[in-house]
Amino acid sequence: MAVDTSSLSERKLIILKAIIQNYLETGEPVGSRTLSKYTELNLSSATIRNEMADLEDLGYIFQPHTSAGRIPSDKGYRLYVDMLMEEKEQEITEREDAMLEKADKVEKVLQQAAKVLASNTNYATMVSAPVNNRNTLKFIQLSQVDEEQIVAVIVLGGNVIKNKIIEVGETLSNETLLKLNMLLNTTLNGMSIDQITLGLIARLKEQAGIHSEVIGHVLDAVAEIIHVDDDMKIYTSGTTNIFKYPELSDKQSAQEIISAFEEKQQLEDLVTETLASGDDHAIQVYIGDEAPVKNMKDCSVVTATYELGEGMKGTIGIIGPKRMDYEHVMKTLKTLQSELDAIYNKNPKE
Amino acid sequence: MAVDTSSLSERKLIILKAIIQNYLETGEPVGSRTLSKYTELNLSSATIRNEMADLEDLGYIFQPHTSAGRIPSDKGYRLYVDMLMEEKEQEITEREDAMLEKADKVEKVLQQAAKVLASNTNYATMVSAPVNNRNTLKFIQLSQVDEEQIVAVIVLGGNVIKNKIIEVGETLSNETLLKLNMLLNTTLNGMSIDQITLGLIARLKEQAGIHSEVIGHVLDAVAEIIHVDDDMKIYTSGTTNIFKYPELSDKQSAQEIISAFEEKQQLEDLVTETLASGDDHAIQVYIGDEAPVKNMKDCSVVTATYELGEGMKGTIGIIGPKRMDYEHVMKTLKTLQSELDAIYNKNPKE
DNA sequence: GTTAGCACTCAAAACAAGGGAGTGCTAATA
DNA sequence: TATTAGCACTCCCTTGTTTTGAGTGCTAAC
Repeated sequence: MAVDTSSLSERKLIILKAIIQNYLETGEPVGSRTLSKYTELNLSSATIRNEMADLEDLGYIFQPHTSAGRIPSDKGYRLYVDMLMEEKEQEITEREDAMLEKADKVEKVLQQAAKVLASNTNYATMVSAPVNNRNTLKFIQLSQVDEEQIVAVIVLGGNVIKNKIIEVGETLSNETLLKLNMLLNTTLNGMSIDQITLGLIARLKEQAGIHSEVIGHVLDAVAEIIHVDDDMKIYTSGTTNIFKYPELSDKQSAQEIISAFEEKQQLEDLVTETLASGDDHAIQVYIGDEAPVKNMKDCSVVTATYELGEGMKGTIGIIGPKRMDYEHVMKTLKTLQSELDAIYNKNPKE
Repeated sequence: MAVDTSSLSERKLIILKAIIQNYLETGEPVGSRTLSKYTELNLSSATIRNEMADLEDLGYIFQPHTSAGRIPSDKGYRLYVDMLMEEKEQEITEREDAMLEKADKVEKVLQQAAKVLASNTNYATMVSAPVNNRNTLKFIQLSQVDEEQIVAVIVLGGNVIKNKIIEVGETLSNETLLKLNMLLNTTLNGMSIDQITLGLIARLKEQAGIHSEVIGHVLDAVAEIIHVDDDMKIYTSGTTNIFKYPELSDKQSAQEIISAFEEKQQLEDLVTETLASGDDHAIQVYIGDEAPVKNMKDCSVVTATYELGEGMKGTIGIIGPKRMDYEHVMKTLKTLQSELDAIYNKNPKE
């Protein structure tokens, strides 16, 4: 993903960068006079104007209307971000364990992470809980709850615990349950989901004899729990930060963005896309239409993937105006990413 | 809570009601001319004006500015709602099982309920998961997960299942676990939380012998899980509906309301308040400042309490503009309330 | 007690004028 | 030849003014 700067002179690059940075701060179109003061190179506004005309021809900037200053186009932002990417392959030195208290439940950590991120950046944020994809089954336990109900507790790799109530048409004796538990665990423990084949299931059922139906139910439960989209939990925070940016806070935009956050479906798409696009620990930046979420066409979305060990990956994302502070955001994201990586990979205990 | 209509003539009541209903529809201040056509009683605008002047003196309506029509005041709304309350102690005949599919997880049902409600009313909605207050312990199961980790699965009355990972400093044998499980269940099963006294705990630990520490951890887990505020889950939907009402969709208001929905804390207060105010199956209406949530001072909030059996209560709430369609909302709420009551009380199975 | 009529008020819409930031182009300059 | 100063032009935004119209309060007539 090398940046193609060949078509731009050094000076044009500097001017473009100046335009973007200035616009990031103010949110107002920036004019030639402003720039002639703002930049290092001592050039008159007229010269700048000429350069700006060129940059506009090349599609990096545009005027919202005649006789207004220039605003970076998506293409302009893209160039800028790509430059940042190359520059910033460097220190992640500082950590910000600041507000990240220890909390033993994954959920809470993630919710907390979203909050920290939001308060740190002033943008809207989301954190997706890790998807237990090609995961391993660690442990299954059936227990009697009511006459005709048992609960299946299923522990997955990474100590994700799920449970499901199963209706059985009969009352099972303690003994039977014990036997079934034994059977299930000796057969399935440590298995990855993909390893559970039809043949295996048939064999299990055979061994269960008259209780094969129960086994069926249990395996259904396992399948359901594994099914990814079903329970992709997503935590959000700072949604209302968008009101801080006039260009996003008109009724139309605000409604679109906020409902994307509430409905979650669109965020799920975003997560899926992010996870799909290989390159694990890279930071990804979607500008405007580039994002797979149509409600965010007026935003920029910056995402990172983190890993909770054993192949469980989740996504952190920041959603803000196109003129977001990419530099800061990318840095913060990287920090949090490595923080999450660290907490769970090296040191699962408190 | 009888309505004090003594101070108002029959005619004034009719006019007030007409003003409110008209304003509910249009959202615009309503003038005397409009009313003289709108009402049954054939009165000229002039007469209506006189009556309106009186109503304004009494504080039921007011003008947003001179030479504008009248708008109901909080007091006006209150009177209107109270009248509705008395009228509508009647049929809940129709059900709207429409979209309420069966879903065996409580969470999903509630999330679904919030959605149905939102799409049905066009307001923002919230449903709080039942608080397992003076609840009973149905079942506890400890299982080995890792060398030094066990998981405690705790089933509460109403089949609410919780789990928690417990770090133990030692590896427990299967036998020991079995013994501990037995001990815990014979002692605690069917007990309400309040019945677990210090004395009881001491006795348990004594019986557990060298494993008393584990028992301690388990009981801590139980305590933590019981602790109400900790996990009051609240499901929301249709937040962006507020953009449908101009009086709520300016930046300021929108931000306040939406962040109340996101932060949840304020919603929790609302739930607490609702649950606290006795009168179980009543519908409660908070108009403007009456609500315990300051961010909703420009809204009306209508809530209902439902019960999932065994004393587990939750709250359903609708948040909208003051000019909400109280009649429809209250009816819908009642239906859903009895629906939830029914599903779980009479017929827990599928 | 009710109504018609009239003068009055005020918010919102429509319009007009001026200011100002910014541009493109041309001609002068280094 | 690249840069700059200067100027005419554009167009948005602000401000002020006018018009319109819905609505009121009051008074006098029915």
